[in-house]
Amino acid sequence: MISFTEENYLKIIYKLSAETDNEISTNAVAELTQTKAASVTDMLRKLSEKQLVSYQKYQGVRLTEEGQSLALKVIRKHRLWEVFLVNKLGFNWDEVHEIAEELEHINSEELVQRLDEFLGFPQCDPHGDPIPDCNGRMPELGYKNLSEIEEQQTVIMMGVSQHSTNFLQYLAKIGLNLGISIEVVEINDFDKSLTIKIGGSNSCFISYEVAKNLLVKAF
Amino acid sequence: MISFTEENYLKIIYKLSAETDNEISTNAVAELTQTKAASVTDMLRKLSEKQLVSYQKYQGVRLTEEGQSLALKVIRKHRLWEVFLVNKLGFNWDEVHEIAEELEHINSEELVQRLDEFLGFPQCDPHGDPIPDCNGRMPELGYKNLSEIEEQQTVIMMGVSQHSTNFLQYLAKIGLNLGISIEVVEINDFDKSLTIKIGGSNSCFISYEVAKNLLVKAF
DNA sequence: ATAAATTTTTAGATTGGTCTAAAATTTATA
DNA sequence: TATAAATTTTAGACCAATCTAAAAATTTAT
Repeated sequence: MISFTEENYLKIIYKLSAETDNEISTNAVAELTQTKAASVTDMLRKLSEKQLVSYQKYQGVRLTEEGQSLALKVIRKHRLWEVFLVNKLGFNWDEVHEIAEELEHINSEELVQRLDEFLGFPQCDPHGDPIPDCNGRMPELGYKNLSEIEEQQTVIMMGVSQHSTNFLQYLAKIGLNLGISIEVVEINDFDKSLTIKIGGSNSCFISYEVAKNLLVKAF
Repeated sequence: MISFTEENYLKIIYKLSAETDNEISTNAVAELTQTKAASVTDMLRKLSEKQLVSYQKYQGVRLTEEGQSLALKVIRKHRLWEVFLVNKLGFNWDEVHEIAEELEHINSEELVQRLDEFLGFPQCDPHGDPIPDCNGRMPELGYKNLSEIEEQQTVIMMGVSQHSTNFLQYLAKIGLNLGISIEVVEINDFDKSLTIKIGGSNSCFISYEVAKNLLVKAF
């Protein structure tokens, strides 16, 4: 049996692994789990004994096949519940993360399968993140970051790669909703900030930092 | 903050309290929590410090106002989730208890309120148990046990007061579904067993023990 | 190549929830 | 009502997850 806490560690290691091919450092895990490095070391040893990660001390950590499969199951549940909360219960996309952090640990294969069906087998969650299928495969959605789009091109807002309430509320304020069109009017040379036109009407100025966290697809 | 485990103790003390006006014994709690009496003693002391129960050693335990209010919130969540699982996800009523035992601990007032609304403010769960409202009031449904009904009377099957999978599957087998009519054809004098007619057609013989656990209302 | 800085691990303690075995208390019975 | 039986509590231990402080290893910089 795998505990609530162990599931959280696996999920976090998975997310860190998505950004690099290297081993994940103890400190990086500590930061995301909101614990101290010493606690992480203990847990990594335990997960290693359970064969969920491969870990050599001082050398960082990596998920095993089995560890990755478990991590993906948790992420699948998290994202399906987010869809439920937004599409069925009418929550805003900036309100659902915390609740889904709890719901993702409910244990029942049958429940997940029926929930998936009830929601109409969604491909991605309310933030545009892909939902792994029951075999742990991530659908390839082919989204790009807005920061990679060239001047004059128009794209559609599909999601975000940063989920903080702050950020999501900022997007709401400037009218950057899912599905809206974004025209890249101008890219500022020295700081890569952008002038964009949202939904064909109001112009708006955003930083490179923001653009990097927006997922878009070509029109 | 109140833990998962503490919530379970409160819920169990509440359920035991419903059957008596006396203090609840340590052993009774131990049996339902599936722990040992020594563990219960520890927990009762803790709950007592938190003012959730009143407890004198060797004298049993009783919920305080606050403890009861928390217990009712857990029960409310449990029953609402059961309605969700049956009405929205298509589970059978004998499959939902375990899953609801996990879901009942999800912490979000907002979630409970929206779920209640999404389900159409149900009055009772799939087993016929009343769902406390958000202020902790139990709706008065006025159901009786089938064992109290007299010969020749016809009633409607509204619920059960025992939730074991065994029992529920037995009911399914003899066709005793929620909402069906039950005519008490004959009551056997010496063991109080009954001959009943289910749904106006097939006759059937049930024990007093079973009749005691069936909730019915007058036609 | 070595010293300094940083990262990581170890050692030892703490907290929550549980256990067993033994002691204390209450209840039942002869 | 004295004693036996049952119940409940205490004492002491364990496990999971965490912490702090100190030691060890690695990385970086001189």
